[in-house]
Amino acid sequence: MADASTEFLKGTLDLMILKTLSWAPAHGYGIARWIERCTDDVLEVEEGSLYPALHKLEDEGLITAEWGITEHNRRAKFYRLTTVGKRRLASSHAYWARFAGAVSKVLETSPASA
Amino acid sequence: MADASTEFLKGTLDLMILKTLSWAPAHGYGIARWIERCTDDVLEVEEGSLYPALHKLEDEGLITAEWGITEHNRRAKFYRLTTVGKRRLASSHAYWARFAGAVSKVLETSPASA
DNA sequence: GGTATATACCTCTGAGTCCTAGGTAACGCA
DNA sequence: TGCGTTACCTAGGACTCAGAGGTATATACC
Repeated sequence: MADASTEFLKGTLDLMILKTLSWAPAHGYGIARWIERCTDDVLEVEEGSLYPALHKLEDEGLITAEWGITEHNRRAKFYRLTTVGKRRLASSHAYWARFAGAVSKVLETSPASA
Repeated sequence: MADASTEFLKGTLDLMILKTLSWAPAHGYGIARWIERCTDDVLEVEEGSLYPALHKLEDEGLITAEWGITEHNRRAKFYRLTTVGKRRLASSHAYWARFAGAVSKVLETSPASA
């Protein structure tokens, strides 16, 4: 339970990683910073969640990794979306829309419509 | 991971239970059926998730329980939102809006705005 | 040359959530 | 009597996330 800031994350981290990689290959650190910046720090991506998620997505064949050098001249593992990953992104994105819409319905439906 | 149908639920079950009870007291079975009907079965509420969640919310003092008789003339435990529960509902609802908005931003922002 | 900061990677472990699978019981109807 | 529905419950395992810790290198500053 704890505080609200981590309450709802389940599953969406994978989805956001996939989405971020759909634009261009990126390394873990960069993915985290991008998501945080993009959401004005509403979403904070912890490394203890990020790296296991990345490894899991790689094991599932949704992304592939390759060592490279960053613009800061540092060694980093660049992840790239696979074809399977693109398909998963599309289906997960669609399901997220359905899911979020359903939750909104519950949160906004008035008792009268029961 | 598994299938998409249970992918995103974390935390939102509590929120939806709280919201359902904000209209009127209800029993577990009724809450589950209402959420499913309200979302056209997009969200399926499993009993193995529902009852533990209800007990947890009760332990936290967000809802209180009382035995009664349903319209079907059966014994059932009716749950009612407490004052603390109402406050929690308000803050969780607000955070859900922030969270869902942030996820949408990631899913819809184009690479150009990076 | 030494140190701090930022960049970049990783894993272990605990806490928490959800589901599967099982069980109990009573009502109404055929 | 048996069946379907309503209504409750828990034990166990799978999984996810976060906190805390660790490694290493480039650059900037002193």
